[in-house]
Amino acid sequence: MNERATWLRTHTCGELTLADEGREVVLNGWIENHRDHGQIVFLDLRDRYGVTQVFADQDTAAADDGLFDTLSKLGSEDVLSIRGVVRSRGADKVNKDRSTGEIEVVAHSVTVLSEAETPPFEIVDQAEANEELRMRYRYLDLRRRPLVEAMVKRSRFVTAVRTFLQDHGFLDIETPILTKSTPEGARDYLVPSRVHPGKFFALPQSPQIFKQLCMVAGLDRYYQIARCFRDEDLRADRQPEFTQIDLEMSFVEENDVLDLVEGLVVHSMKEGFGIEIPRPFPRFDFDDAIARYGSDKPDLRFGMELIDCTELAKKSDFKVFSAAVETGGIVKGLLAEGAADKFSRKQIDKLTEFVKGYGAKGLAWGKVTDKGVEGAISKFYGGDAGAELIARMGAKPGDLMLFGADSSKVVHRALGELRVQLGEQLGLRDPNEFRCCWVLNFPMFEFNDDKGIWQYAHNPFSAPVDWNVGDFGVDTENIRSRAYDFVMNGWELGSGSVRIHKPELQARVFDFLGISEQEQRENFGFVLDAYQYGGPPHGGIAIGVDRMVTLALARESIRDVIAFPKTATAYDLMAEAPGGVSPEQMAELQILSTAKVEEDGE
RNA sequence: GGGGGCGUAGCUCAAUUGGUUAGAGUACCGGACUGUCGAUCCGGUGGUUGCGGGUUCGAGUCCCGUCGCCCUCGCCA
Repeated sequence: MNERATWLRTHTCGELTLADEGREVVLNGWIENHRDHGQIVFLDLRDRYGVTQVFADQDTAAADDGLFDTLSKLGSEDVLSIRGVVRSRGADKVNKDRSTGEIEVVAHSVTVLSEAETPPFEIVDQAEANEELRMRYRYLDLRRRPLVEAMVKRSRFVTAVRTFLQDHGFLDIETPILTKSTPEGARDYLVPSRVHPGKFFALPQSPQIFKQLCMVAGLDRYYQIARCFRDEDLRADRQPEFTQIDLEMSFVEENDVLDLVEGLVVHSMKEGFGIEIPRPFPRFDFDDAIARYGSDKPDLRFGMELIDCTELAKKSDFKVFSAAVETGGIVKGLLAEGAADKFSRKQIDKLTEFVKGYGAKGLAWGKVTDKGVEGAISKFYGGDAGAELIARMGAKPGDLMLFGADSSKVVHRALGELRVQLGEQLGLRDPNEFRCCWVLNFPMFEFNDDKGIWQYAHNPFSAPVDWNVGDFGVDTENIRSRAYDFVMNGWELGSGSVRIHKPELQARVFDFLGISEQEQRENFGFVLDAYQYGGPPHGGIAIGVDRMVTLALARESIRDVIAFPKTATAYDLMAEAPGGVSPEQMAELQILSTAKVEEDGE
């Protein structure tokens, strides 16, 4: 053997136990901590698998003259190979926080594999440095155990997904990353073509069209752990590139897809994170979800459903209520049980500001006492009216009632968000609980107020619920599509539908949306053509991996489960991407930039 | 594009109404120490207060602009 063999590890830093006592081992890893007591030294050696304590004193150093000198020079994050013997620490010295806490490795020799500069921040489990710095040095942040855990479990999760889908007859099929821009949907990331001057590829917002063409091809069951790209502004749960479990199945209806996905979710959450999820997932009609939770992604970990008080409000002396009803609006209430003394006037003002952020003009409220309603609306709800309201709300003394009065859209939006906010503030959302559900029968079309036109609400390939729907222009807002969302703990994790597989129907949808035949040809010509040659009935879904892993690990942001994330301005602080390109590169692509940039075109 | 928060030592933070030489913890460097595991003890280095301008006798602090990060509304079929 060559030199390598002398330092090559025999074990990782996470696997030695009392069972290995007396064994000669070689460990490789980074110095996490260094405790020098003069005649005796402790090192914590870290790798992906764990941390093992290394021990050295005068006696052990006898085997290697340089050992003590070397150890005294060592600093944080130096990379070492340690050769030594596993020894029991003794009962009084066990470190219970580590799997290797019962043993230590008595060092006989050490090889410095790499010396490290002092890192710009301390690599400890509880991050102290700010995220900006940690993103710039992501390779250091990734040494921290919470990040390692995220990477390990994410990998396990994705593997479980693949195993499940392979076992259910799905084929892992790659679709193009360089594809075609379409005017609909999110903004595309574009890639200029050198060979076709003036033409551009787009990065896929999802493999939607290609997976449907896989169905036309007869591949029957497709899946892909697919990277998707959307050039829109970021959020804690949104990155410009993200990962989806994308799948599509032929000769199926809703139940087939939903059943399969439930199995997939239960299996992979268990395998990846050890999380048990009860089946079946409850199913909500879109309208019911909105009516009961004010949201199309209800968090089912707590109740506090919206209570309709419109009938009561109609006859109220309270102008805010009666006026809302008279102008075609609604009045709904939220009941925060036992919360009356948890919210001061000031705190309720804050809730009012909160709902104003979602378009509400205000927030009516009352506290329930033995004597009736107290607070802002008490003037209008004394006596019988108050008793009636309390009965309608199902309230009891000590409860806080909150009301929204406005158009249906505003009330549901504001109270839906308020419900989640209250659930958080009152501690009703158990972070260890995972409640999934389906939301079905979404509106097919949405009216765009700005543009004054109807647009599709989900995606243009979703089939209408009524297969024989004649004229989309009649009662348009009540046409439902065979689309479904997969929701977990108030997060939309997946979205899919049964697709249109008949070209005439697809053409009618495009016609109704005002997409001319010419535009249809230009953007979707090959898709429309494909369906002329026999497309099977099919449907599918795409599930957000980043969001699902974030939820499972109870992290704040999807950045916490992505190895190399970008900032809120879609910038990679580590790679410094995007960056400039040379004039030669631009010239080759026959591209000029109109951007006013002072920095040199490096 | 709009709103909000933050920016002071390598890192995390402090600094009274605008007032002396901008401090602490940690990291780092040096020393001591034979059972630590956030080791401990002693000593030390370390600052363009994000950047640019303005007001003032005097600015970390006030004003204007700008840059960066985070949250959020719009946006995200």
